[in-house]
Amino acid sequence: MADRIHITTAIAYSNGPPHIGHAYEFLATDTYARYQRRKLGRENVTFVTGTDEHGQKNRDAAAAEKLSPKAFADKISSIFRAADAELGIEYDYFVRTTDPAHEAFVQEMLRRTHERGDIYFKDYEGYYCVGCERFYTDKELLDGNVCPVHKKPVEFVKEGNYFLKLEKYRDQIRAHIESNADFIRPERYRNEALRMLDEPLSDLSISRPKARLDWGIELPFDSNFVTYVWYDAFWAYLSPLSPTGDEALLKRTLPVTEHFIGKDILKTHAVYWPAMLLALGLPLFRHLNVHGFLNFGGERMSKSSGNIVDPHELSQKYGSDVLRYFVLREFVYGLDGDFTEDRLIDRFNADLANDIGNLTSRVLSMAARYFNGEITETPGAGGDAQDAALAEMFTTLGARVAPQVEELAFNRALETIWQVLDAANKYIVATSPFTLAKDPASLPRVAQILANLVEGLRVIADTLEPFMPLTSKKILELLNVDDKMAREPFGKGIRVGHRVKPTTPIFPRIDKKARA
RNA sequence: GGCGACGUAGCUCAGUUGGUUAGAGCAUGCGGCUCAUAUCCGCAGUGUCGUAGGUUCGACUCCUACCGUCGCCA
Repeated sequence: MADRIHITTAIAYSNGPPHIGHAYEFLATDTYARYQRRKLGRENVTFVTGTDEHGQKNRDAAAAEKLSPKAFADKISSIFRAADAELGIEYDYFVRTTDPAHEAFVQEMLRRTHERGDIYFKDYEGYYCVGCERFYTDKELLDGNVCPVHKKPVEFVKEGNYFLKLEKYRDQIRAHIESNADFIRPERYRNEALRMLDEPLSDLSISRPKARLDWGIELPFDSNFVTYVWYDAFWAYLSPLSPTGDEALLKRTLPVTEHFIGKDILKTHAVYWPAMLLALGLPLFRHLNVHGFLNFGGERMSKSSGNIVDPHELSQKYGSDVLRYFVLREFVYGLDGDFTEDRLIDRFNADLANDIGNLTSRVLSMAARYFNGEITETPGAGGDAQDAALAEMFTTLGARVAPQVEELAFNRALETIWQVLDAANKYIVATSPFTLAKDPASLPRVAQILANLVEGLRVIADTLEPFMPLTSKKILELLNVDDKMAREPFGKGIRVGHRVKPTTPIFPRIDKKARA
């Protein structure tokens, strides 16, 4: 079987516009997807993102703006699409849970699960939190009637609902997590998930009576109910691939599925979602990749404290690649991080302006000054120890970055690339082409050094593509390299006779003092 | 309350299964170069490795308690 991979972000709950946390998840996932496309071929990668538009909170948010739920969802969904475009998120499918095809898919899954016997009806009464869209037991509530999450009084609700058998699958899910060490990664979240499975699970209510909430997908076996928003949303990961719910396709896809989610929705993805799949006799996904939160200046971002970082604003101000670089380089996937604009600027100056920007600039500048931009020696052919050491760095770069991306260690992957940038800067100082150039007899050596550097820059730009697609493209354009040549290994790309373009600054340094 | 994680240079962090003088980047200071975006290169550091004990020939690395921060479950 040819290697194929299916990649998803969480389907964003569309009751408000995207914030930096969404952006972080999208960027990490997009980087992973771009890497996989390069490795497996574009046709073997599917990347799904989208918006989760049903449910009571969305309906209420719409009402607050005096819009119909659908009109409100249209608005929010389009904002998310625009954010994806602005951040360079290259998805294959943008699914909306209000898409008719998705709704049909969910109904098909409900029908099959019902037929298989894992959905049953039960009269129920209890305390319900609107914000959580779930029932609470007495002992979970604070002060008898206050939701522990939202700190607001819950409603006492008496109604019949359909339930999915969760407890039935608890042992099976736990066994799967235990025997697949990296099923949930990083490990800290695996341990949390296992603890959730230590105690018996209450079956999951997967319906809401239309009398109370009609903004959802109607149950195929009872038109008095719509399905619970979470049950609906999970299927968005798969519905775009097969509107009819082709079982063979689902069985092929799930084992190569990589979910990217935030730590706040660990339980739903580690417990509910696997149970939903097992109830249909479907295999489980390959990995649940859980990331942490981005705080701001040491404090948790929240609407109430007004410290929400707007990715659109940052993108406009610094460029989407700068935002991409910062969050991927500065934060460890899986751990919480602290976001401040000050640190972003420090990273910008130290890594982007001084390192990669300046290196590109000095190399192209010398190429133009001494050889009119023409490459007159074979790149990678230099014979001395310094040349060989540099060539080794460039030749092995891709192979060293690959496992780091596979492990979601984007920060270390970028560090690896930057070590090579450092090596290139040291190589320039050690070989001093600008000094040699003063003696005409040394020009062939100068040409060789520059050829090596230009070819190295090409490899760096290519390796950087998943992380910073626009910067990669910009450098390759300056090097006058097309897509095909870009992908060649070190020493096989640029040839004698090639011409590079005059330099222009890629990342002009930001003067913090002038800004303050 | 139960379980767990973390606490290493000014800052952000690495430190593999315990073993010679504890590392990197940024920031700081000094020196060098001049192709380059006041950029680049070299050198210099500083650290009671949270606290107090314990195991060991030897612990940042294992154990216990405590302090601090945080997370999950309740």
